Amino acid sequence: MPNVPQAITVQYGGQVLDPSFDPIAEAHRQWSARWPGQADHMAAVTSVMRVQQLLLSRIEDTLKPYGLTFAAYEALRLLAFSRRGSLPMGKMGERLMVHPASVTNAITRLEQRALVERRLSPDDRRVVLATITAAGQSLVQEATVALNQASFGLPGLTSEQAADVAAVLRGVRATAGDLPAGAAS
Amino acid sequence: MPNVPQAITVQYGGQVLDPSFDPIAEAHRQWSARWPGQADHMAAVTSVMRVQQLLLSRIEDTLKPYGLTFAAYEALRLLAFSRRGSLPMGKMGERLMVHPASVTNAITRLEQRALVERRLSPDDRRVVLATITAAGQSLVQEATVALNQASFGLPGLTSEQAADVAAVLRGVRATAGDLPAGAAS
DNA sequence: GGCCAATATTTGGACGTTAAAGTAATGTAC
DNA sequence: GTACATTACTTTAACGTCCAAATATTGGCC
Repeated sequence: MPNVPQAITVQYGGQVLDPSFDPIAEAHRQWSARWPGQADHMAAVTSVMRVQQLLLSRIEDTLKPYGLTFAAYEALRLLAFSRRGSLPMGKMGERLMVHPASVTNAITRLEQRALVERRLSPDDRRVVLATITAAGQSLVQEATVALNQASFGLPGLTSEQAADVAAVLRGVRATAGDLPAGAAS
Repeated sequence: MPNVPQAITVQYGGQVLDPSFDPIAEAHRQWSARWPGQADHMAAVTSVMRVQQLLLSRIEDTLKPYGLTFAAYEALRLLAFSRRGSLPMGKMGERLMVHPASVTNAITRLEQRALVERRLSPDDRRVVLATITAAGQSLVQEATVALNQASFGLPGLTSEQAADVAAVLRGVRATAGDLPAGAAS
């Protein structure tokens, strides 16, 4: 039996989603009926969570051929950008804005694949310097090309639109105290 | 020795962040110098990741007194909104936009705390109905009041600003094919 | 020199997510 | 009525995040 006007479906999260229904819009309706003053805040937060999930999924698809997760990619990229190709673990946590334990975790995995090496700092023996290897350099270079070609999961947006997204979210970060004191608005 | 003009610090991720430095702005600079065409896309994506992290952190702080994570709260809230206080596991995954395994995980934990019960559907014995208990109802009610009072982690934003955030991200969702076909822009 | 608070990293535990594989139950087709 | 594909849920495994509690090393301070 041929399938009549079958609805187009969006794949995500291991299931097929009903394209005629938007869970976020539905939640906003529910909220408006009970706590109207906070409905927009709820929708904003839920939207951030959803978009994060979508983008992460697309990015990890792009990185999969290189055997990298997004977290691993970011760590590698940070090291590749650094002058000497190495940084203290703690510094990496600050730059990547993640917990020190997350850095330990990521570097351990990268080290097992010989993309990064751990070295003790000669200046301060408490410090561990993560150092990118030649293999790491070339892998991150390839992965970066792929991500750029995929526009980081946002191929449908122009640079202006992408800049808008960043600008609006910069406003959110500002109200959350996440920006330097004298940051331009 | 009294501390002279000490920089104000933002706590996050288990460490103190340098307030005079914005990692996202720095990454944008690095990108502009090498792949200028994609710098805004990169910054947009990184901003989404960062804001998601900030909001999740604030929300979970708010929920902590109730012993709920955000994932647990969302599952409970969804059931509380439903007509009969119960939904099939699969339906919950669709509405929450998460993988079925995540639902199994969340419901198992809620069930152990007697906030939810599992019942086999009388109609289809493959189906498991998650049902919110009276205890679950009152807990989610309290938690919702707390989240609304905290404006879902966005107390600094007006409703209009929050609506802007949601609108901009709705645009992103649209280009990603995450919205119903005939969704109003 | 010796004590002690701060700093840097790791370890272990709790949860979240996904993908892939396994187990039932349903339903359809022959 | 019997085989087979589909559907629903759970299980397992790999990673990610975080926090809190070790472990080392440094660096004042007396």
